[in-house]
Amino acid sequence: MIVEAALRVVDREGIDGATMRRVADELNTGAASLYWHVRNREELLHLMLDTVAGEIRLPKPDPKNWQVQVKQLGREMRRALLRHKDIAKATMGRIPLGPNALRVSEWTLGLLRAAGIPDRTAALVIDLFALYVGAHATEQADGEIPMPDGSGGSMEAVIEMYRGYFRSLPPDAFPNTVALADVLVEGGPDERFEFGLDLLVAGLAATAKAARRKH
Amino acid sequence: MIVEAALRVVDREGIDGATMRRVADELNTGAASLYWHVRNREELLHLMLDTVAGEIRLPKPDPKNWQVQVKQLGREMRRALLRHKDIAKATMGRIPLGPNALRVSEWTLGLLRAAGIPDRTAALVIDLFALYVGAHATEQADGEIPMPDGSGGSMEAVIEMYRGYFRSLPPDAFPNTVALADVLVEGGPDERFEFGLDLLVAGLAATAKAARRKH
DNA sequence: CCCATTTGTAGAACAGCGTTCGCTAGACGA
DNA sequence: TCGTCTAGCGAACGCTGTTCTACAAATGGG
Repeated sequence: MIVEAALRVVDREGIDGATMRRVADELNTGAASLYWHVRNREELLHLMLDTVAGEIRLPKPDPKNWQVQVKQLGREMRRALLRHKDIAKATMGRIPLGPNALRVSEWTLGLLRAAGIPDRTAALVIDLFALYVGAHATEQADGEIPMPDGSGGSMEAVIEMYRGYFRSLPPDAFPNTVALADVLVEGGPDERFEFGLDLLVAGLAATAKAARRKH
Repeated sequence: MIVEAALRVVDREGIDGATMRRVADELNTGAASLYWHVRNREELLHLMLDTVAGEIRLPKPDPKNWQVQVKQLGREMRRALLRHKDIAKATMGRIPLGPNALRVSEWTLGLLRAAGIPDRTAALVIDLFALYVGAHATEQADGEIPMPDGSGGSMEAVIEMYRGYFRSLPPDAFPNTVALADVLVEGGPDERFEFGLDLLVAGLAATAKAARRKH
């Protein structure tokens, strides 16, 4: 109940807006009352993250198509995170191990092992995968983007400012940056996410093949 | 001057301890005085990050050995971040584009382009790379690790608790997690970082080769 | 039936945060 | 000497997570 209320606040005002007082307001109660059900805000964050992990749909494992399924899992994780504004911020530096998160990693371990990927590699890769999806979703968190001069702006405004900035640089000191000014700011979050996904899976496939050749 | 003082505070007390009042104390002045030199804390964070980026040493680009050099860059970035406690936290969600950060991306762009990697790929990969290193260093940030129950503990204590937790799970519902309990918690931060580095570079090499075959 | 224990709700307060306002100086050129 | 610019800073505002203490309602056993 309290976790659902907290998530509702996050959906509306973002993770930083989900203060103890605001969550309490959502329940028409006082902030101090929350501490009866929850040790502190940290625990509430973990509970929220596990609830989000529960929204991740897992297909029946198909080891022959493990590369496709791993990518699908990545998209599904990202979707679950982005559905709740910038809750991805909360994943950074936290290791969620609630029942729902556990269910996801169990599924992934099973898929990778059945695909013939070494245990050690599988263990390392599930962490790496969560790291990537969480970090990417954090970066993409909509809303104000903090700029170097301390101000903030929308995604589009920031991109346009950066394009001009790149172009205005001295070409002798930054030849590549100037030359690629347009390329550097082009490509939306979806495309960038898919790129990282492809890279990870390609790398995993390459090392897996190398490991299999060894035995 | 003010940036150096802020970094000194971060080294001592971590990024969350680097409040405006504490930084001001470090300079034997008042918190309000900082706002004469800096628009807000956000700008100070950007300045600190760029200073850290200035500590990254870049070798002469050697396109023939680009895979080795990309990995070396990753290690160097990580080293620079970890030298300042948990300052990596501040990289998340921020796009640092100060002169020092720009110098690093310019160097990387030059290396990748000379190695025959397509412009678009190079542009995407430098972001991905910064994302990975920043996220990993954030995860590894020493000090207290927030636990699911809201408490915190040292790295070793948390690992040991998780190992026992994995082992205690019902084996019929979580066969892989139980079976790999030891493997899941084994491997230090260095090894995990190298694993991700290998994966990324392997994936990049694979897609670069595929792109080259196309033309 | 009554009383003690548990379960739960809150107001008030504490220490700390980023930031702003308004008031001081000192330096510097005209 | 008079303004103007640079710089510093105490006090305050509104916010934060958290704790303390008091209070009410329900629950269960003798």
